[in-house]
Amino acid sequence: MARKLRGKGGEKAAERLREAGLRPTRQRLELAGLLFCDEDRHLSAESLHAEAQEAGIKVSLATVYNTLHQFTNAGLLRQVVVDAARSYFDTNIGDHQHFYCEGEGRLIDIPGDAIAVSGVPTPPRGTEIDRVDVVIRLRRA
Amino acid sequence: MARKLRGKGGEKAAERLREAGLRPTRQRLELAGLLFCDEDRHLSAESLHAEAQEAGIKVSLATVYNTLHQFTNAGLLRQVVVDAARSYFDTNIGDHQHFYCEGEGRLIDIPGDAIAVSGVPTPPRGTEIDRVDVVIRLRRA
DNA sequence: CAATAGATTAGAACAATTCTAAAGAAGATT
DNA sequence: AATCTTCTTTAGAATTGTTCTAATCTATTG
Ligand SMILES: [Mn+2]
Ligand SMILES: [Mn+2]
Ligand SMILES: [Zn+2]
Ligand SMILES: [Zn+2]
Repeated sequence: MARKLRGKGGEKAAERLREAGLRPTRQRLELAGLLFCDEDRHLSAESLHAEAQEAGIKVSLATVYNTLHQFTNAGLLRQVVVDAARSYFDTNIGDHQHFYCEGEGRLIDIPGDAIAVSGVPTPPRGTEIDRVDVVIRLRRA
Repeated sequence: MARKLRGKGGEKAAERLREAGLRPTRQRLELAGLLFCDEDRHLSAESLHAEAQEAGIKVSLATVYNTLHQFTNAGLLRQVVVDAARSYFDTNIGDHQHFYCEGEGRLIDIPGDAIAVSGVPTPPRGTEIDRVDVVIRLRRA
């Protein structure tokens, strides 16, 4: 089982985790496999857990939460707040913004160089800008 | 008790609720008194409930939630999503954006005519833009 | 191989929110 | 005013997303 994750891609993923100060455990490697497989993704803890189950990966929901937060702290993921009920994690950590389909709970990336925010006032003294988030909420036409 | 809310400001507030299709009940009038008293405000259900208690207003938390949602549906309030753990309601329903102090959970208005978002791509077919939210997250300098 | 530090897990706990169903109040109809 | 109907309030239970606990397990180091 662990064997299949060694060599080639597996070892590279393991190295990536080690560099982030995280032990390359079976669960982390398998979740990383789902997360960083191909395209950029937006997913909730519950949806990743469900997907892992379907893929036959044995991992608890607590570990999914732990892993998502650890990856986020390590800069491998970023968290997106668009819905008060659920948080989303984004595999695209580059500069970009989002469309959000309220109904379906779906996020769509907008490239950071496509969109611009101008006229931001000086932040209150004692604070500085951490980041600027733009969410474009969509409804059915 | 209800007497004190009649006449002058009380009747105007009652009329406003009736126009919104809401019965001007004691709880709604008293909460409206807190919400639309003077300046624009950003508050959570819990914080409004606490404030009502301190003011000696007898109202349940369930009613605070009901009222906030009813006022929001009636267009008297708007909901702001900046923190996955808590939702905020905003008495400023005009076009504007926000600074958000992560640490303190405080929202600060940015006038809508001060800030501009350009380069928004065409939304996916079958959808249209409901609104554009900008949240500028602040950290201690 | 130990030994050790760190990771995983089931299930309990939590916080924010919503639901339920019973009692109360507002507006309409006599 | 008395009544009727509809909407509102409420306490408490329930639900949801998430975090915590503490026992077990595993990756890494010597
Ligand atoms: Mn919740
Ligand atoms: Mn929550
Ligand atoms: Zn994204
Ligand atoms: Zn505001």
